[in-house]
Amino acid sequence: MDYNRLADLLFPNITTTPEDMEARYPRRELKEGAVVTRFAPSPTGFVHFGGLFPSTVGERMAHLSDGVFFLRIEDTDAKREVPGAAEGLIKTLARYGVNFDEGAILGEDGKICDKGAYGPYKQSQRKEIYQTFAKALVKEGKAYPAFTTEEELDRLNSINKKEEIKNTNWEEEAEAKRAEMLEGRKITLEEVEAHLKENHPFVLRILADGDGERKIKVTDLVKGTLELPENDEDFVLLKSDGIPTYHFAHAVDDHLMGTTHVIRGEEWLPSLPKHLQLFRYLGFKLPKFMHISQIMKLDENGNKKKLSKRDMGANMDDYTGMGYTPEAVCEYVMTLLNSNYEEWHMQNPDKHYKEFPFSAKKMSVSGCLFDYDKLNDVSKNVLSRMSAEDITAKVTEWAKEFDEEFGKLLERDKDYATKIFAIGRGGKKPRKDLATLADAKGYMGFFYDELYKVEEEYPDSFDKTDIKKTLSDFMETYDEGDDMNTWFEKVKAIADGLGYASDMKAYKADPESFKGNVADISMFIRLAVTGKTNAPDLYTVMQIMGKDRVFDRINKMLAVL
RNA sequence: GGCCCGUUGGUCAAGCGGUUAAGACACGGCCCUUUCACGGCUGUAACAUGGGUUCGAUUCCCGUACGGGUCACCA
Repeated sequence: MDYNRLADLLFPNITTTPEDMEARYPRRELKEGAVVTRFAPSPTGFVHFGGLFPSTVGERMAHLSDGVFFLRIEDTDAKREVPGAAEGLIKTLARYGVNFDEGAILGEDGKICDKGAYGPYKQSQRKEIYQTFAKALVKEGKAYPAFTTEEELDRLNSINKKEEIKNTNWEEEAEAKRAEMLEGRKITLEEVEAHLKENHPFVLRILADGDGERKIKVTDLVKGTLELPENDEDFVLLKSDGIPTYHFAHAVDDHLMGTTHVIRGEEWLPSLPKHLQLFRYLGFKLPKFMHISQIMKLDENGNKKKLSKRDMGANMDDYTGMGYTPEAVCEYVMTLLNSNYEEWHMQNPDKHYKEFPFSAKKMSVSGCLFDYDKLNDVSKNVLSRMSAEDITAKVTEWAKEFDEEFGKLLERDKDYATKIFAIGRGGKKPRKDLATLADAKGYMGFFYDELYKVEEEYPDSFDKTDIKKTLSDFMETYDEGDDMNTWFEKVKAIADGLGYASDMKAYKADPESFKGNVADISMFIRLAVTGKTNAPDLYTVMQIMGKDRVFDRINKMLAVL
């Protein structure tokens, strides 16, 4: 077979050579140890929580090493592309601290544009580059065309591949595929010419030289040394529209763009032998590989399952809606990525997570379960560290979008809201009442008359007249100017007057000789004022609410008792 | 089904041939406390399984089970 002739027949318009491409994209000049990583999503939808993982790893690795982190859009499947998805992806990632130095970025006009010397960064615009390398492979006898009739193509397009894979008979399938492949390899120059004359579409397949029975060793920075079978499958390099498959585009792009570390999900592990073969065929230096474990969730049978696109918590916007701040999500991601993150954070409470010495070696080999308890805990800590002003602004912003009524209340009097959020904030041991911004309403809604309602009842064990007396005595003695101690002394006096212990120790020593204790007296008042039996410190609550509102509520309570 | 990867408490996980098998979250108890939240102390709870190798295996090797991933002209 005259491979040069075959190459010219297949790619008559390609006049460039791999050498031209190497010259066009010279090696990067970076300092020793600098890592070049990329995030390479296909623009088919929103950013998936599972996608935040590898992108965060790439961002951390590149930026901690003074390297480069770039974005490449893998839009080689026009059928699946969703308009605007790429723009959305970039915006979402930016919210979660994943910022790119280079690649497809968002321009002033909100549209995607290229930044950097290794573009274009959209694969759909790199057809000539791929075909240059494809032609070179044909010339070396390492790739060959496979023609399909149009009817065959239609059939291929109409089947649901996912469904087909599920119901397939694997033995038959493998045998048929093998036979077809071997048959395809026999194509002659004459047949190629005849097909081309008829304008038949073709795919370009690699001529695999591997033996599936033999193993190759590869080192993965996360998984360690792997033993994988050699690739013996003539997989497709170029689809019939001349656009490359993932495998081919990955090899060409990551080589030309100077990627040092290929970071991707572990679902790519099975196709790694294909990539190794391609890098070898093309004479490219192998990058380092990092295959990251998937995030799992529990399905209805209690089995672990990959977090899929439809699951709650898959779409990053879900977290916004639930009231998790990006900071909280990022810190949670860090705890999953490097389990020593929390320890570091405890030792360096004031440092930003980006200062954490992230290490590829510390990454977990197996997939972990998404844990809301843990996220909540991380989020509580993040929210508790914010200033009253910050948390007020954050909650207000959140509420304006997701709880309009509450948002309006917060905006009506910013100072009032800030005072409420200031309760127990600051200092070494701040209150941790909020796991999410959405929790704010339940926590402090009672401060607003519009949201106040008595949610609990006085326990039957208490005498109604005691409760009434407590409330009226309280109003008689209440002075807004009292300091906390004076205020509480008055509450204690009410307790003593009613036969309730004002001294908790005395009560505990001999509970039988009292009707109750000062905690109960406080509860009588608290329930009237806040509508709940648990709330932040009552004195402070009243100071913020103001006497009128406090009395109004107590009077209302007295009226129904 | 073939191939690959994995398996330490409920969850996330330290561990890298000899440990009383860390820690965090969750859960229980106690303390602090006018309730709650915080904080402090404390408790329950784990090396999937069977064989090797070894003086000794959670750690190394092989098998089994279980779980996951993957097998497209999708990425």
